[in-house]
Formats: sequence, C-alpha cells, structure tokens
Amino acid sequence: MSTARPSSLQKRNLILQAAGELFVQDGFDKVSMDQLAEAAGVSKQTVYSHFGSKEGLFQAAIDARCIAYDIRAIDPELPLRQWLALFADRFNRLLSSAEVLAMYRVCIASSQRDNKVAGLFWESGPQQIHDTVSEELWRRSQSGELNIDQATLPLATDQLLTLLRPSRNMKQILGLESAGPCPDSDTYIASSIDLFLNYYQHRN
Amino acid sequence: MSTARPSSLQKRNLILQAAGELFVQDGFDKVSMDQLAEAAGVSKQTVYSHFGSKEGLFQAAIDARCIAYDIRAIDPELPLRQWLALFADRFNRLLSSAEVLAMYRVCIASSQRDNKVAGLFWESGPQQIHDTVSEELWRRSQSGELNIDQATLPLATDQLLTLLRPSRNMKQILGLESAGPCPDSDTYIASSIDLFLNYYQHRN
DNA sequence: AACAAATCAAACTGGACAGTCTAGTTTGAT
DNA sequence: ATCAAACTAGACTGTCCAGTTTGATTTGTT
Repeated sequence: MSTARPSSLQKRNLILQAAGELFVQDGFDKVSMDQLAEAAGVSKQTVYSHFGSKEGLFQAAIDARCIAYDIRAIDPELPLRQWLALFADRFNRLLSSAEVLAMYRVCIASSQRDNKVAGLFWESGPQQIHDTVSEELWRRSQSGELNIDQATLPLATDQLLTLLRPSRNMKQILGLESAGPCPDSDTYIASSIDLFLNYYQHRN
Repeated sequence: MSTARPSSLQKRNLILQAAGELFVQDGFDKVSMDQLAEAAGVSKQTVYSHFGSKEGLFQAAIDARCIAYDIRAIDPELPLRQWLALFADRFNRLLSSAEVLAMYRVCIASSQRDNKVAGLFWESGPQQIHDTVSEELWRRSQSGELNIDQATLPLATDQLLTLLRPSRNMKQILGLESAGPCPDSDTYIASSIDLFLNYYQHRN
C-alpha cells in the first residue's frame, strides 16, 4: 500500500533545514510560517501536512540540529596533559561558535514556553560531553595518572568543565561579545589545566 | 511653573514595579501593554505618556531592577579562606536565585532584538562582582596572603569566578532544574576554594 | 474659583500572523 | 489510463496587540 511519493522525504528535509537555520538565527517568535515555507521553497500547506504546527516543526528542526555536538574521539593514548589541552581547545571553540551560541539563545528563549527543546539540547550536547570527560577522568584515575576516587568523580568533572568554560561565554550568549575563541584563550586554558592537575594529580 | 502633580512619580513607580515583575516573569513578548496597565492599576495612556513605547518601558523597568545585585561589603578583615567561603556562598545563592535566573533569561531573549538591556545588566551585575573580587584578590596579594601578580590578576579572577559558578547554573537558566542552591553546594564550594588556593597561595 | 497638567476609559487603526480552506496541478504506482 | 497522495498558490478567518485618538474627569496650584 506504499503510495508514498519519494518527494515527500526530500521536501521534509528541505523544510527541516530551512527551519533549523531560520529558528537558530532569529528565534521562534520572529520566524513566520509564510517566511519559512518560502525559504524552504515549499507551500505553507506542505509544511503543515508534515509537521502539524509551528511548535512541532520547531522541535523537529532543533532536534535535527543537536546531533553534531560531539567532542568525543580524542585519542585516549595521548598523555594526560595533552589530552586535556586538546579537549579544552575543542571545547572552547565549540562553546564559542556562532552555531552553539545561537542554540543556547534559542533554547533559553523557548524554555519560557516549554522546556522540551532545552531538554533535547542538553542531553545531546552538554550531557554527552560531561559523560565523555567523566569517563576519561575515571580511566586516567584507574591507570594512576590522576588521583580521583569514584565519589569525587562527578565533582571533579564539574570543576574541570566549569573551569574550562570560557569566561566570555555568558557575555557571548548575551550578545555582548562576538563569537569565536578569544586570542589569548591558550594562556587561559593552559593555566586552568595546571590548576586542575595541580590539585588532582599528586605527582607528575 | 511647577504644575507637576506629585502623583506623577507615584504612578511612574507603580508602572515600573509592575513592568519589572511581569517582564522578568514572562519575557518581553508575552506581556501586553493592556495587561501591564491593568497590573499597574493605571490607564494605558498613562503608561505611554511616561515611557513612550513598550521598548522604553522595558529598558527602564529592567534597569530599575539591576541595582540590587550587590555582593560587596564582605568584611575584609576576615581570613582569606573565610572571606572566599562567604563570598562563594552568597555568589552561589545569588546566581541560583529565581530573580537572577529570570533576569538572565529575559536579557538573553531580548538580546536577539537589541543588546542594550543585556549591556545594562552586565555592567550592574556580573561586571561589578568581577571588579569587587578582583580588588580583593589584589589586596590579599599585596598583603602576602596570595601570590598573584598584576599581570595574572584578570586571569585568576576569571578562574575563581568560573570555578564558583554553580555547574547547575546553565541548566537552571534553561529551565531544566529548579531555582535555589543545591543541597551539596557546600562540598562543591569548599573543594573549589581548595583548588584555587592550592594554586594561588604558595603557603598557608 | 479657575486653570492646566495628569489621568482615565474605551473605542479605534493598522498590521502581523497561525492556521484553514479551496480549487487546481503534479507525479509515482498499478 | 487511472487513481490517490503530495503539492501549490493564494485567499480567508480570527486573534492579538502596539500605539493613537477622543472626550471626560480628577487634582494640585495659584
């Protein structure tokens, strides 16, 4: 009985992509369904038959964008300090990228309506990063490179991640500073890693 | 020529107060001028004659709310560690208070329109706290309690403040966790102060 | 009392926009 | 060829809301 025309999926994806861009760029309220349909090169009715409502499309579109936030897959063979440095650098770039900043803004704005979207974002972004780092710290602790016991692990992970969050980050989210890592972030990162290792690594 | 009726200021304040509450509670878009006038117990025209436009009122109202974010005035005679502990505790409570969380949300949402409001907020909130802490760290460094030179001061201040920012904070802003400090924040704070002092205080 | 600023209530204007409806067209499967 | 699902363009409905206008009323000042 499959009378589904193949075009159906194509259109769906066109809509998702256009919606993702527009929503992340301008936020939920400022994008109208007419505007959206036009940007997707599709009639408004098609949008509605695929996603039912503006809310529905919003959720689907943001959901589709959350997949890419992945910092995992840093070579676990690297010496601890280098591993941390590499991670910190990527983390820093990711958090201050225009895309992620916009995502934060959109999720925060939409959370005043309903925190479903914020939840999706959190799980596929920050939560996964937290888990990855936590695992790695644990692995390094068991191999003796670090001195963190299981009870302290969550605390240490939180501390590392808060410490490595660029201090300009909130200012960037507030639109008071442009996107992109700041020039002297290397100094900052190196020092913060020192701070962390100095405490959680009782010998070199 | 002063034919100004005293009531004028009263009304103005009524409006500012109602607007502050509503805007912080629901955000710019969800509050209508009719609703606002009613909440202030005032006619819509009065609102317009005082503030000109919704934008104008918004700015004035948020501005009026930014005054109270003050953590200064912690007794500088306290021993360093106690001073930090006291500060960290207040900082923690402030950042996870419903009021400040709402303020962040509102400023972030409004920054998609115009970052004037976010700027006001930043200066009267985060910026002042940063300055206060920076001064205190500097004072303690000169008295020999800390080992931070002038060049490292901004870095160290940033690190302390990021470290002390509760890790649930972003989650709270995203509406994924309720307001208020978390129960085991004491442990977290104590450990983070250790981390910091361990690095920036070469002797006790 | 007389005046003018301040205020009020309510109607009104104009524009934006979510979502529906209609009538006709394209397109893939059988 | 036929059918039905997918699609299109555009008109339409109902609602919401910022900001204006009007005409009357309150109230402090002189």
